Amino acid sequence: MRRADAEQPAQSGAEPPTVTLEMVAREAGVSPSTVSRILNGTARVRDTKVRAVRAAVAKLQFMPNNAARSLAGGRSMSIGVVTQAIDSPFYGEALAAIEKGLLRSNYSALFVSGHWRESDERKCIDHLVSRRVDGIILVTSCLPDAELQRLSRTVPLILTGRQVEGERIQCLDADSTPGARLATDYLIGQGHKRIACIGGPVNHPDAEQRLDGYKAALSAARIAYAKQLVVAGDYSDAGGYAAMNRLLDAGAQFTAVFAANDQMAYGAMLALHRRGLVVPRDVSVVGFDDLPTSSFTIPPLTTVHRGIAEVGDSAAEAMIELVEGRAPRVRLGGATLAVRESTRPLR
Amino acid sequence: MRRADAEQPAQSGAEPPTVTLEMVAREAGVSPSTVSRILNGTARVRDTKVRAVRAAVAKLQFMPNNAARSLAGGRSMSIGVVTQAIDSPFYGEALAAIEKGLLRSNYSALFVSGHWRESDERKCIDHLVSRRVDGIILVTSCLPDAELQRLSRTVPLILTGRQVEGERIQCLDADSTPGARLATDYLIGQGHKRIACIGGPVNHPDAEQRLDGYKAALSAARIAYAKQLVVAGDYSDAGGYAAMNRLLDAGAQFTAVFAANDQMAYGAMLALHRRGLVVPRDVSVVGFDDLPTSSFTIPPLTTVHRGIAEVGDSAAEAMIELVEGRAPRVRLGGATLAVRESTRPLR
DNA sequence: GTGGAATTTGAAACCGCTTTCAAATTAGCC
DNA sequence: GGCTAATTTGAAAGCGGTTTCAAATTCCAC
Repeated sequence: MRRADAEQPAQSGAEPPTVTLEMVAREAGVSPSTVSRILNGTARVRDTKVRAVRAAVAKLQFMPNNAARSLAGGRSMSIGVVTQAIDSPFYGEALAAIEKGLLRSNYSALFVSGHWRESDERKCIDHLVSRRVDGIILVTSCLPDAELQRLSRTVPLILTGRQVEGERIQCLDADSTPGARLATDYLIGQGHKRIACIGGPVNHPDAEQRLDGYKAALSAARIAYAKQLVVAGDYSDAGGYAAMNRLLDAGAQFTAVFAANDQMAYGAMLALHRRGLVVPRDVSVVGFDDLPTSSFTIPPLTTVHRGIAEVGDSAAEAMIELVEGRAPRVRLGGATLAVRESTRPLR
Repeated sequence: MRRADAEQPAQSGAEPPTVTLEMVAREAGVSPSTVSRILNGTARVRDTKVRAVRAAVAKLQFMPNNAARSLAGGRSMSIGVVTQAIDSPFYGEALAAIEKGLLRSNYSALFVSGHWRESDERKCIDHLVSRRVDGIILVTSCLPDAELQRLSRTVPLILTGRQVEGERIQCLDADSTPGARLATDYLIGQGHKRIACIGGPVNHPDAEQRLDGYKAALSAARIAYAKQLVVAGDYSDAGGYAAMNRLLDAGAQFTAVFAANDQMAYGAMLALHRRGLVVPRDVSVVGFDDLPTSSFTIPPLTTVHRGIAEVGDSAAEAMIELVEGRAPRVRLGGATLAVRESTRPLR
């Protein structure tokens, strides 16, 4: 009776009485078990009853209570999604795809952000676990491998952007090395020899891959790696701006820059602009990620395209396969270069 | 016993046995009710027991099951958040703020996107309702007033960007008119007389406010409203690009443009650039929203700043007040103009 | 028709937590 | 120390579903 004591005895609002499965059963003249079976397709049921129940559901506008369902059934039909910053355009695109993919199978997504801090991320994950999510998708996690492996004993995991072994861990390791290589190769192919690099946060696996690709391209072209041409950023516009200024202030000589992500490329281009340097006339710039906005920067940015949406899509799909007990088969397209107007051949 | 039949009889993974409140009670030598009371602070409890229970919780690593909790308690501790596109930078910022605000009070957010389609939005909302969210925050909804009012009888609502009456509806109506007025006034103050306007989607309340502000400024300055200087966009970069091209193709004469949002301003600037027109030398451009990236466009964009994050913040706060039964007091700062480098005085 | 296998059903036992209600303690006071 | 009033506690009844288990039907071949 707890529920019945409406705060306002006989007020206007009149809390709509919650329709329960039992009411549907009564209305349709069958038992609750039967209704449940029909709703979930868990067993064959006489056709006449199916119809009666469907009618009752429609008439009463029945909506199963998810809490009850997940308590009884052991599954919450929701998936946790951990990102570092829900408001970055990069994650936005991935999240949109994940949301869509999950919703299609009637799962809902719980998005939380770790803000690149281990402690925050841990807190988020605890939150998700206590909500009994059926699985967690980690779009770039900051946590150490061992911790993720431990976590995977509680709940199945999908990881993007890194490779961790584990029974219930599935990695969508979109290795960034080839993409970075592609970008740098392109610059080299255009005749550039002094190519600067604005890298991601040091120690981050993905950032390291991007740097590796850059180095690999250089060495394949027998161009010496010059430490003074490489500077670390933090994946933000402001970081790219600052990084470019550091490069310029140090008097570094270069005709092209490879930025480890588009946002830093934006910042770098602005820094260049402020010094009166014109892209691509004086300096060619290549980014990484191909954010939607990158087609609209001035000039439009040449950048590595990897279908972020596609990654999100696969993550969602793989997660569903995983929780439904099937073996996820993951396919991920390779990276391509979207050549636009921020680069030009040298000479 | 349903649960006990592990799929893999005696496999490695060994599903960690779920710790229940009852186990904690046994461990601490008290009754489940007492544990519940301590965890929720619902009643005074002898201090020795409190300590014993805390110890047991820590030892067993107990995490309350949210489904059970919400089933028994009637509250799910989660809030639905409806946006139109989770991947737009505009929403991203708002969502980040909402997430943070809710998490602080231990609520979790369920984000869903309506994609500017009524049917999609309706589907999302049904989803949220069946998950028994304690409230729904609608960041710009497409649904008609009446429908929202009906919905509010089921669950309390917070609306941003519009004004709807209702017992359990709270509006954070950040009227956009003054902001648009501010932007246009500024342009006029700089000596511009022929000011074009790239509006939002027609029929959208918020878009209309932005147009109204533009018109108001014009008429206050006794500048005739010229229909051929106004064109509708769709709040996207591509839309702004196309809109500017339409303006230019029609031979419209103007020295400044007010774009109803930053993304359209980006597109417009690119279209200008492609025609060899330089911002702000040939045309001044003002945007609306002040997205994080707007400080890094070339040139950095002069735009109306309204603290999107602040709106998200207030929304979260108001929602919590609402569901906890207090009267939400909403404060919203006004709009300011972030003057940057995309505008210049005429003459 | 009839007997037995195959299907369809419903009753009842949970899932893990909150809350009521009454019993058991403890406190307060003469 | 004894009696009542105020606290602190535990037993038990839900919350709204799912699933087991056995009873009730239906089916089929003889």
